[in-house]
Amino acid sequence: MNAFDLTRFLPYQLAILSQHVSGELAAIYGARFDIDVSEWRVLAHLNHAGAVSVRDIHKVVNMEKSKVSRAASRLEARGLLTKKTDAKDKRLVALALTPQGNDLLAQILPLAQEFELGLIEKLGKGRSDDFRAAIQAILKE
Amino acid sequence: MNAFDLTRFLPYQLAILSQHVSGELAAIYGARFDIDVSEWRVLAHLNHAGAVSVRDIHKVVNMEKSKVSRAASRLEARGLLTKKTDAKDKRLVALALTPQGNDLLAQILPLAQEFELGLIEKLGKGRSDDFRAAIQAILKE
DNA sequence: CTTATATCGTTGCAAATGCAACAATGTCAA
DNA sequence: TTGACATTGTTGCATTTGCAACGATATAAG
Repeated sequence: MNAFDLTRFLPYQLAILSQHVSGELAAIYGARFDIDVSEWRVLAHLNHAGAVSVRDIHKVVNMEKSKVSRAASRLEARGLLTKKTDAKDKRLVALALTPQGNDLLAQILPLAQEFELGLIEKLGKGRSDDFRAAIQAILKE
Repeated sequence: MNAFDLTRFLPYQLAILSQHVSGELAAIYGARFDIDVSEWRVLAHLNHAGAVSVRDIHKVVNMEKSKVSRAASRLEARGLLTKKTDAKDKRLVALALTPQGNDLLAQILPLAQEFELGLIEKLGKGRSDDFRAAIQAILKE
């Protein structure tokens, strides 16, 4: 009989951790603003970088381009962002926040940052840098 | 303009990390044994604990009971485990590995453990305990 | 016993997902 | 310029997913 224990297996623990953290965070912005994870990522990336194509988000934010496309369509339907064809390269769609989108984001961001602070406190203040370094070490190819 | 950067946001990084690690691992057992994550978790938990109900896996392994049920059915169809009604409580289904299931697991487990070792090496040997402690600190209640 | 309530595993169904195909557009070499 | 090939974003489609409802069984109260 092998001593293998799934609950102590690092890939499993990471999956549980991610699921737990994402779930808690999604409960915060989901309940108040009716936003799902895909939409949150699109909005958050738009805050960071002015006008952006679907491809950019697809690459930077690790989402299938169809998922980005559909999330953007939903956000457009709600008046939170605009989609317009890029003038220089007509294949590209330039996504940009509307004033309403900016307002919504201005409400969500403080909650998200507060949540992140809560995580860091759980780690113990000194250890969060090590934790981030560990994450990057694993992702480093 | 807010300085928020999604790619430095801890919940996002955890999601990326989990996705990356799970994907790499799934590529190992998926390609060779045609097993998905749900099936892997069911098999792995059966190795750890002899005969087990769907509910047990549902609770211990963080999977929807319908997902457990369907994964178990697929594994049963492939002859990797058996489902039989528990004699004491006929509501329960006792899942147990067949010899073929055991053989398969005996092939996968070393690969999984090797993969986990690779992760730990990336962290730098001394730091893996801190990393595990950090994960538990966040998951704590 | 009878009745009400809880638990277990499966299934139906609507929604979400990933992937491939596609039209539109761009690039580059000849 | 033309023609071959690449890229972008959307959509169709088959599969997967989560949730609720269900039948079957168990438990507890009266």
